Amino acid sequence: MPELPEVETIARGLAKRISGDSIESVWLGPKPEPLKSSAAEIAAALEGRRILNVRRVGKHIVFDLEGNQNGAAKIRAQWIVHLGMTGSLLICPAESELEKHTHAVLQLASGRELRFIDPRRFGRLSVIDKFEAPGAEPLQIDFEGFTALFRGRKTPIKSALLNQKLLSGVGNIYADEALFRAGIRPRRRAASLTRDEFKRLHSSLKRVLKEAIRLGGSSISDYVDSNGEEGFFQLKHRVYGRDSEPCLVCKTRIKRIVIAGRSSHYCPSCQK
DNA sequence: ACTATGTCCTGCGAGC
DNA sequence: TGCTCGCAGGACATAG
Repeated sequence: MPELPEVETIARGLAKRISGDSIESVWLGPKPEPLKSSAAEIAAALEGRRILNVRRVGKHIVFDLEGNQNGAAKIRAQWIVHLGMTGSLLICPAESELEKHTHAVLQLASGRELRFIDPRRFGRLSVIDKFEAPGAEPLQIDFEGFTALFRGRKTPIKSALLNQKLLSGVGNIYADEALFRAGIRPRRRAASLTRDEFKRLHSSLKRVLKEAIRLGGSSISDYVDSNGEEGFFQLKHRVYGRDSEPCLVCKTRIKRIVIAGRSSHYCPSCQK
């Protein structure tokens, strides 16, 4: 569910509120294990650890944990959370009632709890030494690097933007919004874009992501950050979720098509 | 190697 | 009111 701006908002909120806190004990939910590592592995790696920092990498939330002093060597660890479509991480008072679909609860030394809730169970938890995303960060990559990602690709530009091995963090909403702002149709073959079009796409993607971060992400259906607060970027959507509504620029009806199984929205007149 | 398609899940709103 | 259908912010495996 959450894309780069939502994950960034969640990670910043968590960093502010739980950095320095320690994980006293871990409860992992029953049978449907939404986990990549085994439950025992995760619990063992988390219990007793102090959280140094929380940050975003692509659509992943990375918890940097303090190394355990184990003889001479410090064992470092990172707890990685991917929220899938419907995952959320909430900081709650320990006494507050457990929400349905709660799959993990971390008791913190401060007396609060960090809870992982995920109705559709597409989310994943894992523990590794050093996490690295395969794709480039869209807010970091320069123009030459950006165009190089798409060289020789016949897939629609929309699909290429969603490919996490190329770019980390772009999802369905921001791909559609960036393509609209760049004036490019989602079905265009990636390699067919001109240099000028890549220029527009590169800058509109960054602009859209930055503005969305500023507004705390897009709240559609159930997205909330770690404080349970909603974002406001959905108010700025120009095409996403606006099927058949008039284009805000030219009044043409926004079209909805399916590309690689994902709904895609565009203005047939503004986008070429 | 690259691309398109199906699958994993639950919940919600639309339409009958 | 209650049912069924289609759809949902993601990522993988598989087949071609």
